[in-house]
Formats: sequence, structure tokens, C-alpha cells
Amino acid sequence: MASVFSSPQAAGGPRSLAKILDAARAVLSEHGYPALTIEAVAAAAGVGKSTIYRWWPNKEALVADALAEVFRADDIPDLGDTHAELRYAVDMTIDNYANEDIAASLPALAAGLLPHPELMTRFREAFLFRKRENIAVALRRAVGRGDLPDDLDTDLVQDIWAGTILYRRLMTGSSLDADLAEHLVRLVTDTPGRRSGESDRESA
Amino acid sequence: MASVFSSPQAAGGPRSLAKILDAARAVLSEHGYPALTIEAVAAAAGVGKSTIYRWWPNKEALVADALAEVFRADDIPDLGDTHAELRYAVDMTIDNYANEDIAASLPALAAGLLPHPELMTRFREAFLFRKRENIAVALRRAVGRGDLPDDLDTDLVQDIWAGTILYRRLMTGSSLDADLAEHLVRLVTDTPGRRSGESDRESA
Amino acid sequence: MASVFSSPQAAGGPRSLAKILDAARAVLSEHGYPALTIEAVAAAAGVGKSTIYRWWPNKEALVADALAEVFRADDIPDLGDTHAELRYAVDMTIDNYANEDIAASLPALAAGLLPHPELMTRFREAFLFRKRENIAVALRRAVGRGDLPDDLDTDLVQDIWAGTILYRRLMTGSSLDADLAEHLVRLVTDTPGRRSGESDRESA
Amino acid sequence: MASVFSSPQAAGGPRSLAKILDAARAVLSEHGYPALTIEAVAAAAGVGKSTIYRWWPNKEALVADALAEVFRADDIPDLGDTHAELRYAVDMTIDNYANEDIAASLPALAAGLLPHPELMTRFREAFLFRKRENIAVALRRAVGRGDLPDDLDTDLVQDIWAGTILYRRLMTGSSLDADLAEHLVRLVTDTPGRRSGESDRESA
DNA sequence: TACTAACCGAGACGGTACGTCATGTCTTTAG
DNA sequence: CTAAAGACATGACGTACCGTCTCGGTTAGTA
Repeated sequence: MASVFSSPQAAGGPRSLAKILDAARAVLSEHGYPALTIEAVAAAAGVGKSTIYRWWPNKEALVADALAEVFRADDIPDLGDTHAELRYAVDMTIDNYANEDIAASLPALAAGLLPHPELMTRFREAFLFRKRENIAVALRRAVGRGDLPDDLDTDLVQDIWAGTILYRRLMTGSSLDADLAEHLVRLVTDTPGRRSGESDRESA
Repeated sequence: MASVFSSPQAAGGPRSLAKILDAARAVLSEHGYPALTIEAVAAAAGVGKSTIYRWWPNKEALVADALAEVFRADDIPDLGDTHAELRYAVDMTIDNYANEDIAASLPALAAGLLPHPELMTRFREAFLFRKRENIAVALRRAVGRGDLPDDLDTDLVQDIWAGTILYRRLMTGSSLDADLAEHLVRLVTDTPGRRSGESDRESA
Repeated sequence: MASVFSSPQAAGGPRSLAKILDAARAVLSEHGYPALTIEAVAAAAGVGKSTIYRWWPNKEALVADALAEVFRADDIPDLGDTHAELRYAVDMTIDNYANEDIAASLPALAAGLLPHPELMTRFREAFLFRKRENIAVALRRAVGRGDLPDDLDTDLVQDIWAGTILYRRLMTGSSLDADLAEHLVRLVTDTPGRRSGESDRESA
Repeated sequence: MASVFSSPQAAGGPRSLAKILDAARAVLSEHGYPALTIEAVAAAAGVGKSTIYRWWPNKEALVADALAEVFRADDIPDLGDTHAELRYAVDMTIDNYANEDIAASLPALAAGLLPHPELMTRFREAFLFRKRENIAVALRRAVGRGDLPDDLDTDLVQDIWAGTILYRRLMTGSSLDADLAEHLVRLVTDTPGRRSGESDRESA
């Protein structure tokens, strides 16, 4: 996931890419997204502004690449244990948003990209698709094992997981701990979300 | 919920407050949060910049007030029907985030406030507390009716609801429809989120 | 001759106009035309760049105004003595170009404007017309007295005077002294430049 | 007069010298001195920037060499006719400055060099000395013939000629035609400039 | 004929200045 | 006595060139 908006890995690519992305994350960590200016990153990286502009068209692209490098989208290992695998998935998601000062910029970035649908699409491809597909594989594995109902809406499950975590991180500021992770896993394993139109309601 | 960061309701308040907040929402609708500049709002409102600065200390405060005016935090009416009441709560939340061009700015605003804990606190008070308390009342009413388990974590329920909605609005762009609302309600009515562990420990 | 390219004398005009023009001349004096950057002038004047750009469209316009303020275009007094009057005119011209560090920028400015005929025209109006007309008045007075031939080409006389002075200042670096002034005056009083040919055709 | 500031004729000299100087003149012709950037010349010449910097220390040096190649400094042929020879000299000078888009850069160059006395000296050596000496030879030949007074100030004559031409080219924009040439020649042949201190004044 | 320089194009690099724009403060003008 | 209008210092934007500096890839010119 090296490059979201640019192709700096191209031949003769930048010699200072790593330095710049490190600096971008450092600025993000220390002063937050609104204080992330290209000039600040250039200064922190000991680099001329034009070196940044040569490789990234704008701030969003730079931040996207900087975040992409630390955004986890692991394959979920086949542990033979559905609960453990789903917990792995939730923990990974928490990791991505708990990452104190870095991934906190992600919603700001997304908000900044909202008015630019084309960039938004590339953003989603960079940050969501791979992670979601990896988690979906684990969910389907669980379905195969009979641990989850086979009409499971894997998208909804992931929206609930990531949404709850993001919301706590961004809006309420409450903690993202093992307890939350366990709740989110159980939410699925105990009463899986069903596809709309399915009618048999269960009672506790 | 007229004023988040300022006290414009004070005696002799501004004659153009409404004009300005309308203009702010108009700019937000038409060009998005990143394009919302004080100058643009002043121009759109036909007002001098200083008139805005007289009443709001900065852009965040202005946006917060503009959004607060349209952010729903209704009392949930006692309908005698738990499912209907919870659906009311979820629909209200969806309304807040679906509101095409306006509430989309809310995450950007939150992200901008993240590095300023004091402002963030006031932001939460303005946008979350009242709505959350109103919904909590309805949830407790349902518990009282025996429709929901009495160890229900009302905070977690609301984080899941609002989080999922926000996440879809901000990150995946997928639809916020009746189907989703129904799923979110059932998630709670079918298998309520329980407090941590099987036991009745409380989470912070 | 306050304003060559702008209209800063307009109502509500700039509060720092004088400060800026002083600073521009100071920079010109100390570091020369090529080192005159808008940022340097802004810094020297203790002024923001935009304050300069508010009133002048570009560097050339600023320099033009700065120079115009010190460029002499006196009325030539009627001294009753042709030689003294012409000497006054030549001395004034020498003053304009000898002015160590300031008027030396004039040729650079002119060269910079050469590719912009419209600006060049305004430049000529600002710097040449008034001075040339004033000197022409004195020359015609001398013709009236019978001290100069009545087919005198006043333009050519002035081109010779100013040209020789400019050339020495710019190209040879040789001195602009009383001796030169005297020579230039005599060049006209002894054998006035005649209009084209021996006859009295006029040149364009 | 191949090289004013550099020594590119040295052993193993540049293979693309001519290409570069041609390109420099082309850029000068098309866009004027202020638009002459090293990068533009390099691009126009199909050459790397470093190739230019290898042979010229800066823009001024490059322009100087480019202009030097087209700056005329002919020996004045002995035509046996003083008027014709002086006219030859004046025409040559007019050629140098009339040269539409090229020699117009000369004053800009000179102005740019003014703050660098050492470069200015080399500039004068490159552009003035040879031409002036050649013209001085012709003037002295005329003195020898008795056509000009033997106290003729050859420097002043040349300053007047070149100055008037330069001034018209740079400042007034008026034409440099045969008429002017004739006037400038007559100015000398009819009443030569005398050395300072000589007192016998002539009347027309 | 092959080696070995110098020389070349290309262009990345750390920088400076550009001219534009928005900030938030301040003063001036007009109703 | 309010608010419009807008001047102002500040500072980031994204662009254009600067002059320095590797990079390979020719070209000569010996050897």
C-alpha cells in the first residue's frame, strides 16, 4: 500500500520519500491534521517544498500515503477458532484507529475528500478494500464452519465494527479496549446480523 | 442548542446572526467544509467579516453553531412500542448524518477539534449529550418494559448506532436507508449488547 | 508624479504607501535592482506582501512609483540667460541619472518594460513627457531670443543630452561632471542640431 | 569575441556551445530578457542545465556571450572620405542597437552587472573597447586629414553617438534611421566636441 | 579495436521568490 | 452606536527557477 495517489516508486523515484512520509507522520502526531502544512512537513523532513510537490499533487495525497504506510490490512490467519479470528480482525481495526495521533487524521482526510468523489474512490481503494476483503475471508471461513449464519451480511458487520471504533475515537473519546473488542465480536457471534428481508426473529 | 461556542443570544445580540448561519450552511452545502472560509460566509451573508468575528471566535465555532441548529436531538416520544421508539431514535440519527451536505461536515469539524480538548468537550456537550440522554431515556423505558435486558450498555448501543451510520456516510458512502435502520434496531432488540463479560461488571 | 501605474491616492488609500516607497528605494540603494524583491521591500517596510500587491500589480510598477518620486522634472526658470537655462536643464538630467543607486535602476526598469508596450507607454508618460516638455519650453524660449536656430529639433537635442548622460552612467561608468554638462550645452548653443537634411523637413 | 566571461574554447570544449548560444538568442528574441531563464535556454537548446552551468557561471555570462557574437565592432575601412567613414561608424552603432530583439537586452544586461564592478569591467572590455578603438582610429584619421579639429574628444563623440542611439532605442522608442545617422555625423563634422578647457567658441 | 576519459541529457535536490488567498485584528465611513 | 467596508501583518498555498548534484549513456581520442 505504498502509494495511494502518486506513483513515486516509478523509475528514478524520489530519494527522500521515506524521510518525507516520516516527517508527515511526525507533524500529524505532534500538531494534528489542521496544522499539517506542506511547509511544515518540508521543514521537518529537511527537504525543499518542491520535492514534496514533485511527488504528491496536494496535501491530501501526501497524508494518504503517510497513513497508508501504517494502516493495517493483515490477512486474518486461519486459527481454527472463529472467536479468535474475529477478535484478531477487531483488534486490527482498533489498532488502526487507536494509533494515537496518526489514524485520527483519517476521518479528517476522508471529510476533506468527500467533495472529490474521484479521490474519495481512490482513498477507499487504498484504505478499505484490502482490509475489508481480508476480514470478509475470515467471516466466510466462520460461516463455512457453521459458526455464523450463512446469510451473514459481511459488509454490515464490518461497518458496525469499524463504525463503532471510529465513532468512539472521533466523537466520544471513550476508550478502545479489550472489553469493547470482546463486545463487538460477540455482537456477531451471538446474534449475527441477517440480510434484510429474512424474517425469523430470535428472542434472547 | 443555539450557541455552542459563543453567547450571541445575549442582550442586544447580532442583527444578522440568522443570516450568517444560513449563509454558513449554504456555503457548506455548495462547496463543502474545506471551502468554508469566513470570507465566503461573510460575502454570502452580505455582511462584513468583522460582524462574524464579533460573535464567533473562529471558524470552528461558527460551523458548530450552524450545524447545531439543524442537528436533531428530539425527545423520543413514549409510543408504548419499544421497536417503534428505537426506530425513531435510529431514524433521527440517520437524519443527522444523511443530511446531504451539512452534517457531513461534522466529522471534519470533530477532527479539527480533536487536538483542542477543551473545545472538543464543548462540542460533545453541544452535539452529543442531549441527544444521547434523550435516547437513553427511551432505552431505559424499554428496559423497564422488559423488552431489553436490564444490564444494557446504553452507551455502547448508541456508539454502535451512530458509529455505523457515520462510518457509512463518511467512509464507504453506502446508503443509509430503512433497511439499515431496521437492522440496527434489531441488533439491539434481538441480542442486546451486554456489559463486559458474561457477568455484570461495568465498563468505564 | 505620484503614481505611475496605480491609483493609490484614491479615497481610503493605503496607510503605508510612503513607508513602502521609502523601503523600495532603500533596497534599491543597498542591493541594486536585481536584488529588489517584493518580499525584501515588504520586510524592509515592515509590511505584509499583500499590502504591496494590493496597490501595485507587480515589481515594475512599484519601482516606477519609487523612482518617479525622486525623478526631477522641474520647470526651467526663465533666467534671461540661455546658456544658464540650458545648463539648468542638463544639470537636472545629470542629477536624475547620477543619483547613485536609485536612478541607475531606471534603465533596468525600462529594459524590463520593453516587451510590454502598454506599460512602456505609461512609463514614458510618467518619466519623460513632463521633463521633456519643460525643457522644450526653455529651448523654445532660447529660439525666441534668437540664441538658437528656429528649426531646432528639440527632441533630438534632448535625446543627445539624456542619451550621453545615460550612456556614461550605464555603459562606460565615466564621470558626469560640470565639464560634461558644459560640453553638452555648447553642443547645442554652438551648432544646434538641425532638422533632417539641410532643409526643414520634419522627422517623425 | 567568442567568449566574454568563460573560456569554452579550451581543449575539449563543449560540443553544444553554438546550439546553446543560438537558443539563448532565440529566447531573447521571442520573450525578452526577463523571460530568459537558464532552464528555458536549456530546453530550447535540447541540452541539460548542467551543460550550460559547466561553461557559464551565470545567466549574465551566457547572455554576454550570446550578444557578443552578434555585436558589431568592425574596423572602419579607409574610404578616403571622412563623412562616409563616420557614417559607417554610426551605422554600425545603430545596427548594434536596432537589432530588434537581441541587442535590446544589452542595457538590461548592463544594468544587471552594475552592482558587480568586476563583471562590469569585463563586459565593457568585451563590448566597448574594441568597437571604440576602431572608431577612434577612424576619427583620428579624419583629424589627420584636417576634417576634424585636432583637439577632438573621441570619447565624448562616441558617448554622444552611442548614447543618443541607446536612449532612443530604450527610452523613447523613436526610430533609428538614416536621418538620425546623418544628424549624428554632422554634429561632429560641423562643430566637433572640444576638450574641456578649450575656450574658443565658434558660432554657427 | 578497445579503453577511458570527458562530456552529455536528464532531472532530483534544497532553496528563494513569486503572486494569490485566508486569517484574525484593526480603523475608517455612513446610516 | 452599529455594522459595512476594507486596510493591515501574517503566513501557507502551489509554481517557476535557481544553482548543485548524481545518474547512466554516448563520443572521442588515445593506446
